Amino acid sequence: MPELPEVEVVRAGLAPAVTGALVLGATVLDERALTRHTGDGAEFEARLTGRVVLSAARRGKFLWLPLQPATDGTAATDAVVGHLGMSGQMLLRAPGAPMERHERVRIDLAHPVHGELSVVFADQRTFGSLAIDDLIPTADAAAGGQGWAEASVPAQVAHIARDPLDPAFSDGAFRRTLDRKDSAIKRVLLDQTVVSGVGNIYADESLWAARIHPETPARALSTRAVKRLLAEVRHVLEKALAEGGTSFDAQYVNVNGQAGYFAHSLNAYGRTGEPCPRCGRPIVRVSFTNRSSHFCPHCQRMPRSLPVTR
DNA sequence: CATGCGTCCTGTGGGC
DNA sequence: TGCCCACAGGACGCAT
Repeated sequence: MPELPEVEVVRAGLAPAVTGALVLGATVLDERALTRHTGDGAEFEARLTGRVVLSAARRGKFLWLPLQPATDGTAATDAVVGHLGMSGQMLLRAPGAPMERHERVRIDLAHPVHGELSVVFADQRTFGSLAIDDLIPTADAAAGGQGWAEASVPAQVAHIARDPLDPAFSDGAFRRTLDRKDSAIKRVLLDQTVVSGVGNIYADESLWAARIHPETPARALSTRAVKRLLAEVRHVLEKALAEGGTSFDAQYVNVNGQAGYFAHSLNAYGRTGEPCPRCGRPIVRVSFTNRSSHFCPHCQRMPRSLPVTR
């Protein structure tokens, strides 16, 4: 589901509620929610109880809650990692609140200022999951991600590239990677080891804005086109974030269960047959890589010839 | 090594 | 009305 803007909305909502809070207990209702965790539900609950949450962090579509080390004075060494998958939600609830539909895990917290509250992980399709994972140093020694100034990331997030809104994202490295890719640019945008946070909606929206055909081989893009694309990716992600993310239904909501407004701003995604806002010709939908791509065949043309070398 | 496909789930909406 | 298929915002493992 959720792509960077939706996940960032969740992170920003969690941060003030969980930072500094003590874990009173955890309840795993469905162990399928722990597919990223090495132990079982009871082990997860026991290992989390009594710990203090230091922050709410994010890189791309991954979230994590760094935990205070048992012996203080040192850097954090582990965290609760979460991925929302296609349908995951993180909801803030009052203590003892009734069980949510599709509730998988509940974490009960005591915050020094806000008092007791619960973080509920609900997930219809169970593609999302939580885990307790070790923090390891970042390869570039920069901060781990949004909301986490220490130079560490959960081990299972280490292979995820920085996202385009991360100050440590390297535009030059991104451009050089594209030069080596024969794959369609859309596929590369969805490859979280190249650039993280972009999913099917924002890939289509960014390519529409940059006037690039989704099946253009990545290496066929000029340096100028790559710069334009990166600028549009950032613009789309920031605008969506400012509007609270994209919600087509009640599935994609913030920690208080509220929907975002960006669906009204979509130019290509989900607008099959509707007029392109730029040229008026119909948006088409094609299927490749087992996913839908929406674009304007008039505004987004394939390059006539591919550069032999750049 | 890089690339592309199938698979893990539940639910909804449209067509017949 | 009811049934069945297609499709849904993701990521990973495995085959080629």
